[in-house]
Amino acid sequence: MSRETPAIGRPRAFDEAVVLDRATEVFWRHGYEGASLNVLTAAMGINRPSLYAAFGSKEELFRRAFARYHETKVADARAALDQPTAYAAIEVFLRSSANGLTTGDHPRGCLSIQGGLACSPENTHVAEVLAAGRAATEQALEERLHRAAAEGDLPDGVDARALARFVMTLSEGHAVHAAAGASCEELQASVDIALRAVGRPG
Amino acid sequence: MSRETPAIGRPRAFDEAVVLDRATEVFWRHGYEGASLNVLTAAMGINRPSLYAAFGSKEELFRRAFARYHETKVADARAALDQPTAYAAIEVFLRSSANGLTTGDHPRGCLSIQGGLACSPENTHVAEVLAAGRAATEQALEERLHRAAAEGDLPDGVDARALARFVMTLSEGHAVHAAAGASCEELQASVDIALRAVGRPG
DNA sequence: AGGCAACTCTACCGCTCGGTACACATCGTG
DNA sequence: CACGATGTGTACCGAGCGGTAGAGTTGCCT
Repeated sequence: MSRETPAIGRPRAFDEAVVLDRATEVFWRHGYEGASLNVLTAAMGINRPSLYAAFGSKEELFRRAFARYHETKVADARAALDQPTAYAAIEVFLRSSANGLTTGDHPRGCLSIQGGLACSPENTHVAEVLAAGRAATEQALEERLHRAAAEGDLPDGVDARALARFVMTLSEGHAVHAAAGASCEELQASVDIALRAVGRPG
Repeated sequence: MSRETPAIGRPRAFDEAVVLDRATEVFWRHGYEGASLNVLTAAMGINRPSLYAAFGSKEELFRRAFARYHETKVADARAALDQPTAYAAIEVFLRSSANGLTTGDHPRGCLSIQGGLACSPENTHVAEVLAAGRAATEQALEERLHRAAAEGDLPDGVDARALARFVMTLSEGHAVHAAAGASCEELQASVDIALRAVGRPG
């Protein structure tokens, strides 16, 4: 498995985390199926056998890349849920994700969306992995809003599940817009409007 | 060419509109790159040379399919812009698109999104065609809202462009959610929330 | 009837895909 | 220093890709 240093044999000439980040960027830009092994290995700076020895297969590489993406980029947005109020949590979630979708040293948009919504028949489980990642984020949002409801932090009659879905949906739409070239300011203006639907901070 | 009946030579054994609709469904389900010629021709019920004689190339077939999609499915949602008020236009637009994304005799989601957000380097213009289609719809929404502003049908200070982008963004997010299995009712609940941001009818 | 134009069908093209065999290089250990 | 274990590099595999050649088929026109 070669996760911990083996202490015997020829040592690896690359840093696994570094090449994984480079692979992530290729998947992010071209999607799972659009990322060929030639492009991947060129960006990672290693050869195919090294890639296969370290990651097993293209799909396994993608899963690792997506997991790492989730632990870093998506976690930034999820940190918004630590805000003290539901309103603040939603606002920070939408603003920080809008920011992450359009700025920074990486492709525009979101790997969870760019990775591949539609796939050829033999790769449908890749799309499912991505959908599961998005659903997990929505679930976290929903739990945060349920807690807010229990704390009296949401107006009576607000459906936490529907509100979480609304927020997540908007964020996904922003990802689509960002990939098509929308600016951060444009997305933030959209967030301004969405927040009017959420209600005043309480 | 063969768009009008040529009156000479062997007549075509298939209806161009029918096979184009079948191709549309394959692209819709698998995306541009995920739709192989084998799957396409099998679904269309014709052989490759017939496909190439009638449509020229896979990309040209896709453009035709997308154009037809726009003239039919997207046009249904666009018809919402004929509503007498801006609020009604937005509501009907969102509700009818949510409906179209989840019901009917076709794949879930939207071809403009499923077709391919991310592509391999040689197919980037396919993604651009799809983005241009979405931008055209957003543009139509914006123009409708500008008209509403001129008619005093929108509260003062409302940014028609931002509002159009918000509505379109939500609809794109709904397309992502629909492809992942969300029900029509779930999307409609999200529309309920969004409409709170738009303001009262009037 | 005969000729020609358009369409259909089988079988193939070159290319790229994801994945791998095998020889060689580089390490720790006896 | 030889050995075994592991990583690297080249060159390759079968399969599937988008696209097409060329022979055979079916119609209208004179």
